Amino acid sequence: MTKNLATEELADQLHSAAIRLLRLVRVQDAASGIAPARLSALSVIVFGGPISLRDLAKAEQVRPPTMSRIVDALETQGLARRRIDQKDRRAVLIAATKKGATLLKQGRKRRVKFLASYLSRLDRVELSLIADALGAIQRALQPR
Amino acid sequence: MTKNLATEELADQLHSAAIRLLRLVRVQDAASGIAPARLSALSVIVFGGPISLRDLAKAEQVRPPTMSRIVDALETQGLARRRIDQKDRRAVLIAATKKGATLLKQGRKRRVKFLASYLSRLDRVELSLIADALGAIQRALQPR
DNA sequence: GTCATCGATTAGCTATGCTAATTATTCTCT
DNA sequence: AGAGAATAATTAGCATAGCTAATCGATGAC
Repeated sequence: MTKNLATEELADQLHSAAIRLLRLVRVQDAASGIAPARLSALSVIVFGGPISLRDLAKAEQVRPPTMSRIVDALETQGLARRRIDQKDRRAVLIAATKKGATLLKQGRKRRVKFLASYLSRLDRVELSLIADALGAIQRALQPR
Repeated sequence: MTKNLATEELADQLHSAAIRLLRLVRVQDAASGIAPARLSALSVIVFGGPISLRDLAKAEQVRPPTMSRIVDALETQGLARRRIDQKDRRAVLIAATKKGATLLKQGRKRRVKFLASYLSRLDRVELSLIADALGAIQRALQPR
């Protein structure tokens, strides 16, 4: 049982680090001029490709009506477009426009560069410790 | 310059991992019955101790009026209490009640146990890779 | 002691979350 | 094939959470 306790302690620290990390980079999002929920949804469609409203809502952990309105706003801002799914005409497929993809990627870049500026405090050895851990973290977080 | 590019690549992966991690554990918060903004503010006062409304707003990256209403709700739910700062009677000090601290810690526990259940897929070696990286990550994220 | 400044709140707006109800399409089943 | 159930999205209406501007009381500067 000692092992389980140690795993929980590790989970706790990893969890706290993730919170602090995202709190830190979130400051950069103001520069994008897009509201947070819209930015987050846009990131799913930019990196994941066209997706139904239902699946997008699931990915963002919100209900379909909420996502419907967020997509309304993205369309109004010219960042995404709906089209009817010809395989199931009840459904709608949501895709990013070129403008949406560009904006999202710029914002992501700002966040990443900002985070990188913090990582640059570390020496070569510390950076490779992180690189080595990332594979394990990614594997652990796979959906089951 | 190769080094800077590598650091950015690392930052990108770390950033994505943090997003996925928090998206994963967030599902557990529904069980707490507390709205997200309130839960997040509560966590700051539980772990950081009494704090002024202004500083709490800063910590949560919101404006004072927003935080004032969140604290209203926390007080109504019996999770936090305001008291006047006797060193500066304009200011207010916000502290968690016992109930608030208990609830927050239970919620945190749920998140951490849930994350730990994912980490338990990893073997001893992978877990120590993460443990070794955490120190470096924590150091990098220190406010400057 | 007066006046500017500062912390918190109130008022009023927009955005984002929800459930319930509606509409259109698809699926099931005889 | 057609009736009815199930499903995808939207609309309506509510609560929560974000903002700025304006206000009130306490503090600080001079």
